[in-house]
Amino acid sequence: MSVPRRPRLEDVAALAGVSRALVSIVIRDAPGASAATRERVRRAADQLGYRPDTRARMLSRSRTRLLGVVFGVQHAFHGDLVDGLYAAASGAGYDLALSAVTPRRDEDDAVAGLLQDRCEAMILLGPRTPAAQLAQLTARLPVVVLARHVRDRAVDVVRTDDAAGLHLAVGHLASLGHRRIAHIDGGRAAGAAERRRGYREAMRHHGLAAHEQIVGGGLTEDDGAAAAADLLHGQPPTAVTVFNDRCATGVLHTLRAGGLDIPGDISIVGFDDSRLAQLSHVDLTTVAQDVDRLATLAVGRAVARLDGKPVDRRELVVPPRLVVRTTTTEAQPGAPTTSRTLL
Amino acid sequence: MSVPRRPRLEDVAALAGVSRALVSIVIRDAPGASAATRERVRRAADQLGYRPDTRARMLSRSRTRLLGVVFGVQHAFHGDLVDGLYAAASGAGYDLALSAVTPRRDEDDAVAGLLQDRCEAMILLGPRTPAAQLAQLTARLPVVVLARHVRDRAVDVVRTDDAAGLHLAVGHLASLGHRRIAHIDGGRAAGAAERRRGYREAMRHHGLAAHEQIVGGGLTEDDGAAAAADLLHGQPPTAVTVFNDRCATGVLHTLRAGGLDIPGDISIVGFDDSRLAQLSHVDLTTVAQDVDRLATLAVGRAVARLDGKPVDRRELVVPPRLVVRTTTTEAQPGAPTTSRTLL
DNA sequence: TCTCTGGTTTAGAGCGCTCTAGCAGCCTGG
DNA sequence: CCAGGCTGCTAGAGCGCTCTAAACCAGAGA
Repeated sequence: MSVPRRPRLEDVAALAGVSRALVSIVIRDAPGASAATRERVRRAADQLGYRPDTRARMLSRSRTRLLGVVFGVQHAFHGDLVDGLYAAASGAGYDLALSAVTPRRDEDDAVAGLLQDRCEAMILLGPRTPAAQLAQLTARLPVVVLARHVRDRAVDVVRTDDAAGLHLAVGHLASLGHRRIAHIDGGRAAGAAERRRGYREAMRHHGLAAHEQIVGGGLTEDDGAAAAADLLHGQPPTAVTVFNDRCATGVLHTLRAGGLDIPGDISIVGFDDSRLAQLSHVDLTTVAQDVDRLATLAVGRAVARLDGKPVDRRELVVPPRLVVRTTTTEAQPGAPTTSRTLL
Repeated sequence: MSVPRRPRLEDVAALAGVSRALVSIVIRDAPGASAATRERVRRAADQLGYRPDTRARMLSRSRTRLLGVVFGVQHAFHGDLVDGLYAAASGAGYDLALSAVTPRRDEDDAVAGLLQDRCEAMILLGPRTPAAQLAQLTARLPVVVLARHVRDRAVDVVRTDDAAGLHLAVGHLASLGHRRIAHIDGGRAAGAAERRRGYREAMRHHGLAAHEQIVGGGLTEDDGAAAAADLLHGQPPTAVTVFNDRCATGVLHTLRAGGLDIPGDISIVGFDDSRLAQLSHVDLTTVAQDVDRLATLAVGRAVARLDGKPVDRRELVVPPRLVVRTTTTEAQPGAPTTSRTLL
């Protein structure tokens, strides 16, 4: 039996009794065809179940209208961003090509995969790639770094005002009467340095410089768990701001498992407002990043570069917003919970 | 200034002083060129920084060597599977085209996106799409459903033996002396029915039919949290098997927040052994799915269909494995924790 | 009647690659 | 010396689409 080859432009043209070019015009909704012909061609296309071949289309058009996205398959927050990016891209008439960073597939692999796909620009979510390498990539195609600060002037950046986020967090805690507020940081993760800086500034601003305490953390739940264990060894603070929600949930659950009451004994503030923070059993007070705005700006910037439009500021900074849930409360007037160890 | 056009096959050919066809041969590592020429061409290609154009290559080749993957950006376990799929696909000489299901992008959107990309086959992770629709899709291209049971004989399936997994879970708990073992189910989620069935069978097998208790759950942490709240209202069981790890963590943290000791008061067994279960502060006893094997089989099946090889069994079932961590322990000899309510 | 216009349609040249046929050489054996 | 079989290479026809330039064909105006 003969395989029923997928219908081509030519088949539709033959059926409708017109030229290939005209069918192309109709399919693309391009100007230059009469209403009657349009109707006839469209009917023929439907009848054959014609669908244009993207490969051929891309080859012929100079543009692919494809935006590459590198994201961490592990990060809940990246998932949220991807959702926003899909929406923003389709709004701008672009498609997304996803490339995941997984335990066995690093950022370089992910980027290489996208380069093969001939996407026109690339959006990298919180990349760990060194700035120099990013700059080099920018020479090949427009690159937008999302959710990370990059000094190099060659690279476009869209990010949340991380420092401002920590001002919000610390301010919130200070207004609840907390003084011994610690920060569990993100180490070398994207945004960590900025948030650390914001924490320090805010503590000073509230006259709490003496209580500054930065605990080594990281970006995963396990990093948070480890940091929480550390906290319990010394004299624990009455509140902590944490690098991100993932890490914060690790802190939360570990402290609870250690017998502490959250927020009674310790208040916790996360960062991101990812899905994680919104879970009913986590219900984390956190600094929300404006996902849709970040996504829209990132796509917009990529498109602007592609269109060769002049770009005013290289770095677009989006203000964060504090979302108060149930992991923060007023500082207890009594003596703070004394030091104790886990188990 | 003129834009430096990306080098084409022709440019390399000109530089090396040979024909386009020969360059193509060398680039593809195809037979039919002398070692000396190979070397010369490769040098020319390097010099120009030549990279083949995937679009043109795909158009010209009948094959795209592209496998579409539909996954839920929210599901930690899907992330694990994607990691495995990347590895398996590259081993088989295929590339992956990811298409995410997000809150605003449903499965139909994801599938439609992939069809545009001209992938040769599709791998769907725990799809919710009705069987009839899947069968219809199969008429267009090979479809492998991963991690879900599908009755329709047209659709290829690779999945874990869900029922056996619950036999393992219940058996483990029974051997620890538990009798009142409840099951928090996954509702209409992929695999839920099978796991429910396995639970029932296992309970009967251990003479615990009288203690059967199925609690409505779901596949998210919040579903688990809600189910846990339910549990606390009646006389809580001494152990629960939970549909998946996500749901189980919801159960775990909610019960702990409710003042129960896990595993002292209630033992918990999850399903998947996703990253989530392995977190230090969760450390969940769970039924592990063999991710790499599932991924390899799924890719293998897709490739077999593409190669037109005869396929022995439509459904490939992978045995699960019990991973004992810290959320299960022996049933307490004394009276079970009495009923209490949250808060 | 002829030209001019503007909308409609088409021929045909790519886009950058793959792949089949076929053409030079050279070697072997008759 | 030539038939036959190599290996190494190339010409050229696609793959299915887009897009430019040119042809066509009314109807309007000269």
